[in-house]
Amino acid sequence: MTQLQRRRIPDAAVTRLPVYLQILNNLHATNVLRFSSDELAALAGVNAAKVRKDLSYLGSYGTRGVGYEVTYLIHQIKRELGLLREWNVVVVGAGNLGCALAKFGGFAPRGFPVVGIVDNDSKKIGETTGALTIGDVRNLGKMVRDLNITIGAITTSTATAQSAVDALIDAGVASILNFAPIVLATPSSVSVRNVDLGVELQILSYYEQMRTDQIDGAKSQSKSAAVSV
Amino acid sequence: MTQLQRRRIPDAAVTRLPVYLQILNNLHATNVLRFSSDELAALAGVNAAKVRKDLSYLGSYGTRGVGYEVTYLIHQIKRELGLLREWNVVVVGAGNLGCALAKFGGFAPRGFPVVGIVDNDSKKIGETTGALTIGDVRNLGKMVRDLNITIGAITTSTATAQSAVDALIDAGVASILNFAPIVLATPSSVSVRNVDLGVELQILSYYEQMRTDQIDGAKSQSKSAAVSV
DNA sequence: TGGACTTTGTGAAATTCTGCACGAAACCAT
DNA sequence: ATGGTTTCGTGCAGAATTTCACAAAGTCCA
Repeated sequence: MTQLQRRRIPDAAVTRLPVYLQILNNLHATNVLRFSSDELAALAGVNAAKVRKDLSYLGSYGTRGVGYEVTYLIHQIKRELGLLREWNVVVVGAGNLGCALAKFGGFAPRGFPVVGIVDNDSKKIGETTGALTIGDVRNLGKMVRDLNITIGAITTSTATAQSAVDALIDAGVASILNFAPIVLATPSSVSVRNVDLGVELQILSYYEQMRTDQIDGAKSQSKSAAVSV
Repeated sequence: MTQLQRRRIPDAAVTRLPVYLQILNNLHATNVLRFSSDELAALAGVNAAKVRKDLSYLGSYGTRGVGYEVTYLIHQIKRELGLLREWNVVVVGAGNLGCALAKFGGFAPRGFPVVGIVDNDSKKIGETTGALTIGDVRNLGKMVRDLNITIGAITTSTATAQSAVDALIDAGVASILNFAPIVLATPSSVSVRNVDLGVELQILSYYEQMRTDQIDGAKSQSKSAAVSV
């Protein structure tokens, strides 16, 4: 009973919490102390009731008639998302994108330091990129253990992406950020987030075509298509 | 009545069609002629019934007892997504990412040629990156008209992203691929797709923490968390 | 031809997500 | 104090999405 059972937050809400956090960090940077669900909703481009419901999954941290405290809410969202600690990242695939991620300093300050990069090409192994030396993908297991890595970013070619994810899973990594334009086969205990610009462009293409057709195609009455996120 | 009214495809299905298309292109490349919804479902990591329902939005293009024809389905998905034509892209923001996108040759073959890149920094304007010369963001309107641009990619700093999108919308661009970690304010007639690695990592963090808590936190019986897409 | 088998297409149920509406709780001014 | 105002938290209904389950429609082979 006293056992604090972690609430299970709906997936849809989980994807919005990082967005709220981003906005709250901005508010904090501009010395805003408090905000209402209406204000955050406007900034996030969503419904105010949705904001309140999403935040309520964290607990009852608002004050009726007043709103929410920026710094307190930032802390609560971070706690819930697991951002009070760091999660070490390894990049698999030392091509253009992989090296760019390794050099890019933007992840460490947000709690996701890139602590390793590996490749399967013996010509690349041993070279340095940024502050890191490219390791051998065959040593991934040891690297994951030694460096306490929990997240793997796959930046290999499409052809090697599946073996890359297999190696990561073998090494005990269960969170994958996949940049290869392919659907990875993974056990359901593994989380995968795909980043595929081609897919994003094609989705835009669909809605763009809808609009074009509507304008060209006479006066067929239908709602305009809009997407966000 | 004979008027072919464009079917409205549910948003959730629209986001999956590009994934199916990717897979079908791979099947085509390996000389596979036909596939069943079960096979595609396995490759896409989704439910077979969902595949059939998604494909049914395109029309009844399967054959019972047989399956779907790869090349025919590829054509139908392309038609529905508006990929039978090219959509020209302009990159706004000639920083590291913007220039990388301009140089990266991977979009043109998929139907999204990057035909322009602009910046607001007079020091950058006039320089060349890849095959393109960096233009002045103030000429965006003319550029969009002259080059028939329909999609804008925002690769500016967070601080200038909103003015960048305002400029794009002014210029008549209604499809935005946003790389800045900020929620853009846009009219509902504009489509926005956000690509934010920080958000993706934070979502992974949540599910990673769930797993960690479960292992650490004794034997509380609850289902394992899994995400895809 | 006919019967066994396969796989689609789709109603309908189940689940998840969204948004409204309103009571509850806090602040404020007098 | 007290009434007015603000804003949270949430029950509930409706919308969207997912999944099941099965009839329909085709293939295959003897």
